[in-house]
Amino acid sequence: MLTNSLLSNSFFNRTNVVQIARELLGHILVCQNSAGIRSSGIIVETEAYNGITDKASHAYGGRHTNRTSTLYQSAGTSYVYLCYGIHHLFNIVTNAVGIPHAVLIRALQPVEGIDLMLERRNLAMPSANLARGPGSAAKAMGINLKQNGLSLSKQNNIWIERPLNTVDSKNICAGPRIGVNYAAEDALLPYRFWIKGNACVSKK
DNA sequence: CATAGGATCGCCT
DNA sequence: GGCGATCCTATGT
Repeated sequence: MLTNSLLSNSFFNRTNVVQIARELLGHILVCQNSAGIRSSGIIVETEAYNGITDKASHAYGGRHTNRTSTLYQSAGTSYVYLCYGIHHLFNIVTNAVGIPHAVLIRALQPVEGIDLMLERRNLAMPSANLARGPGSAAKAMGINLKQNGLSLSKQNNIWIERPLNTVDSKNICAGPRIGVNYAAEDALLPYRFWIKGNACVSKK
């Protein structure tokens, strides 16, 4: 079987988080459970959170708390937090240590471990919404607060692989982020990216 | 210590 | 399209 190459942390250690969010489309998120079984999915939707100047970011204004401390860690660190008391949202930290940039993974197109995903989601049949939406994507992959602060790597059983075929730029769409109306003018920034026409993207 | 609210989802109408 | 679920986090006293 053809193996994809691992995405190294240097991919994430760059200054332009918006560009990274865009480039992540088409990459494969892989999680391995304790039995060594892989769950994976193609990243079809992302959002960029641009650190201390971004009103939608948890780190806006340099906010530094227990929760947000993960955002200030090194590029390629997993930032997981609980939203609405129910949903675990999975992000990847980017840029240098001390700069709290992150990319939110909003939706996946399931590839491997679909039976496991169905079990985790409590669903009987596969459908486009198996990992559609950030809460559902994390749940399908078995991601929870235990993964917060981990460096993406095979050692930690969670990593990103390069795609065999990259996404053509004409198939990438951009628009405002979801659920960040409180961020005033920053809510309008086109920091959300998705693969055009993909059924596993969360919204039109 | 107490409390309000959140980068959502799925069920109900 | 409206709304309840459900609990961590941040903030204020």
